[in-house]
Amino acid sequence: MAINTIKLVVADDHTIVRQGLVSMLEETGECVVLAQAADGAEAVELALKTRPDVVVTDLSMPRLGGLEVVRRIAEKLPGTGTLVLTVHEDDEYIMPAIHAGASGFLNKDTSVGELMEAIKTIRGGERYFGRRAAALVDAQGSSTRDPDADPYGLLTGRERETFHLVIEGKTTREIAEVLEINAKTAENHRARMMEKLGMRNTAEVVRYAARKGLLP
Amino acid sequence: MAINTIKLVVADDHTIVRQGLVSMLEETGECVVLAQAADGAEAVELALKTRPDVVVTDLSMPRLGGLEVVRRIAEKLPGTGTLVLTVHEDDEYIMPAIHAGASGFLNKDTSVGELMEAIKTIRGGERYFGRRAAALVDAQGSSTRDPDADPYGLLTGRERETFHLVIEGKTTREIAEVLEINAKTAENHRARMMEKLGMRNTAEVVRYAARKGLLP
DNA sequence: TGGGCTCTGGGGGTTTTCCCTCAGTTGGCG
DNA sequence: CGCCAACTGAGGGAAAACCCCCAGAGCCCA
Repeated sequence: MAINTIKLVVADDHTIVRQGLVSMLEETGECVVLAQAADGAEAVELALKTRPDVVVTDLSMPRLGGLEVVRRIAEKLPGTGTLVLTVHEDDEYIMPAIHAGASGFLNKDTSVGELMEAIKTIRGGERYFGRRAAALVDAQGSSTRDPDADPYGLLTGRERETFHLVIEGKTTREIAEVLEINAKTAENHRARMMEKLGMRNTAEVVRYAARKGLLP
Repeated sequence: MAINTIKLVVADDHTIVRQGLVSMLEETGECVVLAQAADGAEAVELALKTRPDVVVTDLSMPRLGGLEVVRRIAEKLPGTGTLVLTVHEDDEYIMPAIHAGASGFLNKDTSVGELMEAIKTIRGGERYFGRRAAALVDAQGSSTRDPDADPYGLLTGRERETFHLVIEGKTTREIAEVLEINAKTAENHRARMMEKLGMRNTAEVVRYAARKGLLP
């Protein structure tokens, strides 16, 4: 392996898409795919094991969505970049991905050249976003917290933790136990979380999470 | 080119997916991709020009959808097979594709081996369908009740309706209004539905629905 | 230093969910 | 015919969720 070969982990639940990506990437001779994952949980697991330079991941996957993959990789493997590939043309997933700590964001409708450019840029420690995402990023500087983007970004730490426990099916009491706080406090976090997200019951919260690819 | 190399045209609007497919298919050494199309109209045009053995096409594309591509190829190039690739797990596109004259139907979440198997089968003049499609073709009208398989199949009509309303975020009272029954009855349907699915709260129900791809 | 935000905890209430029970009606089927 | 399954309705209770409110502690920052 050449010294500067880029080490990758590729995650996509669609075998054909994933395999196609792998063939294409390895064909360039500039990367090697250390592992392939068919869902988010596997992606995180394999990334932790193989420690690639970049994790290329789809957004919507079973078990663990792409955003959550990005979040966990960013947390546990600071040296590993994450490139989100998506079929969604709309912008609604861009800001959440950026907030989650993604190193790059590309639509699947981009050229192979641009994909490699993105991967190389990310391996170099920089970030790379497609045209659309770049525009969004510029438009609001690098400030996190954007009221207009995604209400998820409005959540405080505790509210976000509560959110994730709720969508795992935990009750308020169980959430309190996990967070080691009073049930009443957990209830407050839950209520404020729901108010910020504009949700009126648990079903809507989980639906929202599903749409955002946040479901574990 | 070997005498029995399979000639293909590949159509998918997502460049990366399409390019990946091409890389992967050519890597097998058993096929050659004569042309790539980024939309349905281009696919038909290129197929007419290059006369491949098989056209591999995505379902959702700009200008001309995959079904229409299948229809036109079937009409104008009887000697050319069409293999529909889709990301949709649900069955709703299978029967239309079959009726349109598709030679094969595969979910993108299948192995490369199966893809090649399908392409070879189609080149041989036969048809090839994935498991789901095959089941549909076989058991055209037989009931989908299978107690051992998926608890969802255990649900009665009302329970199933209740289930879908629950995952839309409806409360029991709202469900009762939609179904025009007493709230207490809706509550009963809801309870039995949850018991059959083995779910203990609404969040788990919606999660289950998300996993099954049943979310609206 | 004073405001603003988060986290914490709680009071007190209504609504909804969850869980058990029972029972009448209907319609299909052997 | 009798049996069974599904649908319907209901009683009653425990738990959870939902929705107001308030207030102190700690922290950061203008």
